[in-house]
Amino acid sequence: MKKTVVTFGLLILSLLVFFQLSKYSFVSGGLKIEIVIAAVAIVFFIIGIYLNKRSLHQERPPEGELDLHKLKALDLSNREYEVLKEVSLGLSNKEIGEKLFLSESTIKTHVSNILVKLNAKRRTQAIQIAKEMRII
Amino acid sequence: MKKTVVTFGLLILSLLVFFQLSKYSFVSGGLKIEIVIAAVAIVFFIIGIYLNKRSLHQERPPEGELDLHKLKALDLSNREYEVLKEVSLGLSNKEIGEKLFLSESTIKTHVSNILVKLNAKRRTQAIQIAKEMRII
DNA sequence: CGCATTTTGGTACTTTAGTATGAGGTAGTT
DNA sequence: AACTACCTCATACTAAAGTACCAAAATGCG
Repeated sequence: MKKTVVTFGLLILSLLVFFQLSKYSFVSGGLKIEIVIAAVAIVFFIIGIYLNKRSLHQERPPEGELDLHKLKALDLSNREYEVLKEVSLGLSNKEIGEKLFLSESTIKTHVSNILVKLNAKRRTQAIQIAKEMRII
Repeated sequence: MKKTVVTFGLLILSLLVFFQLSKYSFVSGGLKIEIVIAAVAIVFFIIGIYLNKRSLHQERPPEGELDLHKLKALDLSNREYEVLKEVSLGLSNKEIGEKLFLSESTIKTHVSNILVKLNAKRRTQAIQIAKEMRII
């Protein structure tokens, strides 16, 4: 909210500067009015692009962005989170075990704990929940 | 590419219009130069926002957009696609059966066929593949 | 150090998932 | 009518996934 005020303040300020510029050019004849107008056009064109880009990024967090708040709130341990990511890639318990140099039963333990913490019945549901929360 | 040319053509045209406007106001004194400048600022500000929005949407297809080409290329049947979506929501075969008023064995058949067509070993992998292809 | 948590792993068992195969019904096509 | 593709369902089996319970290391912290 604060930023919005500041931004529009700057916008109005720059408009005023252009007013002065135009008056100056009017009196001294040193600057052509076309140049002033072109400058205004370019500056505000760029400002439009810039502001729009920022607001878009705010309203839709860029895909890969993780929600670290929710991630902490779940208190998944490091290993559990690691396993969760592998699960979401579609690996079996055995494959995850081989990838992380752990036994299959260890993975089962981790997955079981993950299901409890994510409040899921199956690993597929855990994937869905995790994606919805932007945890993975 | 064509659109870009047209757009910038229009941009230059509108600038010229503003030039004429300013000259007219200069001669007749009917319009104040400030108003012209303000108009230029507003118009190009809006144009900047608009163009930026369009280009952003082009480079990053808006989340929910499905890749219909790949979807057809897989030749999943209607039912199979329907089941795939339920699988991706984390439902079990039994739950999917109840939701679609089908027996569990029917769902198993569909899932098996889906796995073959998506070239996946497990349903979790099918989910991952389908999401990567923007099929679901 | 002592304590709590995490990590690892095992056994035993139940539940889902997935495969293979067959088979009856429907709908559209040639 | 014959053919093809799809949808449905069943049985029988194998393979994963998941639960419950236990227990020994490893780790991190006051």
